[in-house]
This record gives sequence, structure tokens and C-alpha cells, in this order.
Amino acid sequence: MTDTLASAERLISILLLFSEEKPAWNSEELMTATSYSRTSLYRYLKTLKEVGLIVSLPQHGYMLGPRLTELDYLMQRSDPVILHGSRYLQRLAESFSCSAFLTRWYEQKILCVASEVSAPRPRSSYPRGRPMPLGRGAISRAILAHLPKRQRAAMIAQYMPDFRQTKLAQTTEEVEMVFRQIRRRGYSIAYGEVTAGVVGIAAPILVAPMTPVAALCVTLEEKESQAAQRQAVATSVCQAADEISQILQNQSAVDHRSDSPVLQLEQA
Amino acid sequence: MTDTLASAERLISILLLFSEEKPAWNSEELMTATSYSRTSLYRYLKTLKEVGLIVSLPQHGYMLGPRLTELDYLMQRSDPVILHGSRYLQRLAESFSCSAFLTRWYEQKILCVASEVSAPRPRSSYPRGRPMPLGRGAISRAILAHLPKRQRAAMIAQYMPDFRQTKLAQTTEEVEMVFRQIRRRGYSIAYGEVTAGVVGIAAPILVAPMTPVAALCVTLEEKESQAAQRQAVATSVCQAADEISQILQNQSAVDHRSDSPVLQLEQA
DNA sequence: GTAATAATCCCGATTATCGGGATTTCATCA
DNA sequence: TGATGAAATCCCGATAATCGGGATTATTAC
Repeated sequence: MTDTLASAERLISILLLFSEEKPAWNSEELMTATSYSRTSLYRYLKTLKEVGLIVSLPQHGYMLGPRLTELDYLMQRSDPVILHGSRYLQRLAESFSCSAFLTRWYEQKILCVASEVSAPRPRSSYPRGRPMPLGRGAISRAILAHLPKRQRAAMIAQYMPDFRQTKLAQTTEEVEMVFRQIRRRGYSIAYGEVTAGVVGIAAPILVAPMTPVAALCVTLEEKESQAAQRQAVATSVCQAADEISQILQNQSAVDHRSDSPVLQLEQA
Repeated sequence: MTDTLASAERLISILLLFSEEKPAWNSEELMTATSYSRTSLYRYLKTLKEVGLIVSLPQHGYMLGPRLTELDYLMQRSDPVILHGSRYLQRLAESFSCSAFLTRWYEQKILCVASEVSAPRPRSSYPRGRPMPLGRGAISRAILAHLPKRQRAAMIAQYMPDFRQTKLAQTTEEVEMVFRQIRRRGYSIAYGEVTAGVVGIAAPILVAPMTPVAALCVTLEEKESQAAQRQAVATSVCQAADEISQILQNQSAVDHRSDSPVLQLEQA
């Protein structure tokens, strides 16, 4: 059946085995978990070690390595979503007593990649770096609602149980109605779906009409916020997300060698 | 000649192409840079994209992806060096007006993975995540001096130009003398080698007699520090590094299911 | 709607990969 | 210092995945 890039995928699968629940593995454990032969396993481990993606510590086993810190640092400094988005995070945090997040979306997860906090006692179940599941919360819906029809339908089917549980909707048709409203308004809102007592207001960042790549989200304490204020936040979030989207889309229209943050670092 | 894991290494080599100088690549550039065929290249890119290690943004090209943030987050929370070392960073920063760093070593680089700052106006050329070259500075010498003889000799040969340039020593014998002194004292010190006007004092973290895996470093403003204070810092740094080393080595001797920070997260 | 670019598919020859077992290196303890 | 056990690497032939050219299909731009 001649798999595509089977060996490379096996290599990566080792990297993705590490988790909060099990951050350190010895070779025996890895062998049983992966069912690779001893020889192959060590080959993979050696390759990963050579580039610092994993390290082995005597007595502890194999663990994720410092190269990830280096690559994350690079990512932070080159991702246009983060580079252009951070100023908006600051503005939002200045304007309201809140937490403002920039989240990226990949696989079936949402990840906070940058944040700015002005709320006196911020509460967040998901700090920068810890993925949160798609399927609940304002961010999820802001993104799902803006997917192309086919993909959206597939996602709705997959997350229907979550939608029922949070009482967002009971049928796929109802979900589609909710999503249509989100698209019309430009933002989504969720009350305590991720963290009890916290309201989330999110808008998608789009690189093309139906192509979300990230979301901007502001969270407020439910008790301390009024309806009028939430409306003001929603307007600001939408506007900021739109502007970020615009910037991302216009980048090329201007000039590839312009002074844009992404490209100013390019080789002379 | 049947290379080992050629395809997996090619895949990784793409990941490592991204740099501060060139954070975004389009497929044409990648093809010329790697000289892989179009088909193979796209295969690699697809695999990397599927797991979020890279992302492609229209108009921008391929860039490092958010999964790196997730993995770095995990790494931060599981690396015993960081987990056990951070409290010592705090103590050092409380005791002196300084910056205290925990650095890890891999490939031919040193990387700051955690830091604590108490100096009023800290200066650092190398923040968390940006690798600094081996070959100059207190951290480098603290690590190199504690390598096994063979490996040490190889490193000295490689970095001899740096040692001459910083006037550390002119011959390999002189370097060995310096290193012997570092081993005897337990720490190394450098004046303005990395950042002008900043003194660095570093001690290695060892998981076995001649097996450094990291280093603890404190930096002070040269002008604002007296010889006596530097001596006090050196003593503290040595003691802290020793204690961290001890903890790392004893971990297994105690109990694998103890309440150690690394393992308390393990599955029940 | 059309052109241009980007990404994927198809498939046979080639070539890297796999794994069993032996060997070496490393760490620990006597 | 030498012995013991565990961890990691080496060797090598059969096997099965990988490669790449060219066609095809998606996507974006105008």
C-alpha cells in the first residue's frame, strides 16, 4: 500500500508523543508505544537528538529539547499574524479592563500565541502554548463559522455533540443559523463556555473571504461587564480583526520588499 | 551509499531553514535552496503542515507554525533542568542586583531557556530563545571545561580562533590550563565578552562527573560591581549549580513516582 | 470568465529503510 | 580498577517505501 513519507511521519510521531501527562519517555516505553523495532526507534531518536528537538537526560529518559524554544522564538518574531496583531492587542487591553488574545488554529486545536492583559485579576484556563479544543467557546465559532461550506459542514458534524452539550443548538441546521448570524455580525460571543463566569468575544482573522487562519478574542468578567460595554468590545474586536485581515491581505499588493515587519529582516 | 534516514532528515532540514534573516519562504525559493524535486518538496511541506510545524500564508509563503509554541510550552513544563533550576534563579535574583540565566547546550549553540531579572536596567544581547554561539563568554567555558577529554580537545581546536581573539589564550595548552582552573574553582568568569560592560559568572550543571547539560549564569554591570561582590556571586552560582546537579542525579535514587516536579504529572 | 500560479496525483524504477542479532559504549557498583 | 548489566549503535541483505517527470487539478488574480 506504499504509504507516503512513512518514515518521516514515524519520526514526527515520536516528537508528538510527548505531552503534559507524559513528558518523559525511556526507550522501552517508546518501543511499546510506537511498536517500532529497537533499531529503527534509536535511529529516529538519534536524528531528533542531533538537531536538538529532543534530549535524553540520564535517569529521566527522552524529553523535548531546547531547539523548540529556538524555533518558537523565531516563529514569534516572524509570524505576520502576531507581528501585526500585537498592537491591536495592546489597544484593546488599554481600552477595556480585559484579557485580549490572539489565537491560531491548526489541526483540531486552537492555540493562544500572544496576549495582553489589563484586567486586575485575569483568569484563563488556557495560557499561551496550551491548546484548547475546537468545539466550544467564542473563538471556535468565530473560526468555524467562516470556513468554506464543505469544510464547515464536516466540522459541524464532528462537533455536534459539543454544540448540544453547551446548548448552542440541537441540529445542524440550527448551528448553520447561528453561524450565519456570526458571519453577519462579524463576531461570536460565549458566556462561560471555557471558563465559568468569563465572557468571550471573538472575531476571525481572514486571509481571504472564507479563509480564517486565526482569531482575535477579548474576555471579560461576566459580573463586571454591562451589555453596553460588551457591545462596545464586540465592535472594537471586529474592527481590529478586520484591520489585521486587511493588512495581511494587502501585504503583497504594496511591495514585497517594503518595510513590512515580516520582510524587513530579509537578506539584503 | 544508502544514507540513514535521508528522507526524515530532508524533512527536518526544511524546518531548520527558517531563520531570523529569512523567516518566510515560497516554494520556488525552497526548491532552489534544497534542490529537492517539486514533488518531494511538496510532500515534505504537506507533512509538516499537517502537524502544524509550518503554516503557509497566502502572499507570505511558508513559515514556522504554532505547533512549535505548543511544544515549547510543553518543554518548559517538563524539562527537569528548568523545573528545578527556576527557584535558584529566583534566589539569585533576590540576593543580587543582576540577571540570572539558565542555559541549555546543544549542537554548537547555547540557548537561554529561563531567566530571572532584578537589575534595574538589564542588558542582554541574547534573550530567551535566541541561540548564542559557543566559543565566547562565561557560559561557554563553564560547559566546555567540563567535557570529557576527547570531546573537549575537539572543541578547543574548533574554537581556538575565538579564544585567541578574546585573548583568553594563544595555544591549546593555555586553554587547557584555563579550563583546569575553571574545573578547580567550579565557575568561569568573563568580562564584556558577550555584552560590553557586562560581567558573566557561570557554573555548569552536570548529570554525571564530566557530563554538562546546561549552565547557570549571573550577569552584573561591570561598573556597578566590586570584586568582593563578584566573589560572593561566584560562590552562590557554584552552590546553586551544584545543588541543581545533585537533584538531577539523585532523582532516580529516590523514587520514580515521588513528588518530583517532573514526574508528578505522569499518568496515574 | 480566463490566465497564471500553486499544489496534488499517478506510477514504475530506483534506492533508502527495516529489523534481527552481534557489538560497542556507557554507567554503576564491588 | 575491573566486572556486570543496561543503553545505544553497527552490520547487511531482503523488502517495501521513496523519488521524480509530467499531467492534472485546485486556487488566486485580474
